[in-house]
Amino acid sequence: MKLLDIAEVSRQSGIAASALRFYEEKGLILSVGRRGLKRLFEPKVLEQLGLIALGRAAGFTLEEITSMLAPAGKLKISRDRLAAKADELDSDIRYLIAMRNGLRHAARCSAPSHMECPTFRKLIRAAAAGLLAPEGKKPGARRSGRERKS
Amino acid sequence: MKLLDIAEVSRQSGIAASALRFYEEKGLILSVGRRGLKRLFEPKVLEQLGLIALGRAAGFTLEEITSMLAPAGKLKISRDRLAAKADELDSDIRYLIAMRNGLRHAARCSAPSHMECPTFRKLIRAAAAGLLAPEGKKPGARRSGRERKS
DNA sequence: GCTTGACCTCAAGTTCACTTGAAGTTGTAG
DNA sequence: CTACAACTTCAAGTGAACTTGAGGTCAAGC
Repeated sequence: MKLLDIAEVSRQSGIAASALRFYEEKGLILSVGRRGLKRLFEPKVLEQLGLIALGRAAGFTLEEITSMLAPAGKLKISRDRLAAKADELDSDIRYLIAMRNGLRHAARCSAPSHMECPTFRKLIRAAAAGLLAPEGKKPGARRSGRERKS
Repeated sequence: MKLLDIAEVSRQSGIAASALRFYEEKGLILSVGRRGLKRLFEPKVLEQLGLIALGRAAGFTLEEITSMLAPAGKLKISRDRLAAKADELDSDIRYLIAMRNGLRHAARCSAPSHMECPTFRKLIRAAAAGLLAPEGKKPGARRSGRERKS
């Protein structure tokens, strides 16, 4: 089993080396040794990183993800937890669909100004209400799509 | 036309007074005078705040929203811009739906461990790819649902 | 044996949208 | 008149997830 250095892991995963170091510091991934100063990773870290990406995409924080990763690099996610997150996504999706439909309407609405369009005004009220109404959610970064420098 | 003080605006809009001051500082809203030190707002600021909430819900930053508000407190949003944001939401929605379906499956999948479920593994690959593939997006706070202290 | 460049550590900085805290001012109730 | 609650300003802090910078180390190639 050949080990990968951080540059290789970064290249194959598309995650910046600084982020990999950060993940290791946080306990999300593990390096298995050093060559000189340089970290070495097992190839399975790539699968682990995929898992982390999935967690992030689903809206879990890194801390939550950490708690789902068992020491040995395997995962221990309860099915309940997954179902709960799916429900959460469902409500996000419904909200976004309402927004999208509203925006779509406003974009092609014939009212002279948006403020005169009843659908748009309804949207505004929905948004204002949405700020308070739906079950509390933290900012959660969705689909960061970080692009790397070089 | 009776003017509202900041406490009243806060109460009616559900937005913290500190946030209202912050919005004013940023040029998103305007106070029309003072009684003593205290800011006074026109009632239409409430509609303005709804507009801001809508923009935030659609994923615009405060800066972008500022650029859509014409000086007089009316808006100047191009229909193209709305349509573009609707398209963006659409792609977000598709992505979230894929995630939700995957999570839903994993939650009731009969594989002994998630890592042995092919659907889950496919999800992981999708998430890992999603980090690089889809058109770049900034973290954007979605559905903050800030709750107020008191 | 020396240079080079890729890595290392650690602290501090970034972004966004606010919040919090300290210290000051003011209209109003008593 | 005085106390007080409710506002005010301004600076600094928050949290998430990293990035950036300064200064250091090391294996490999010439």
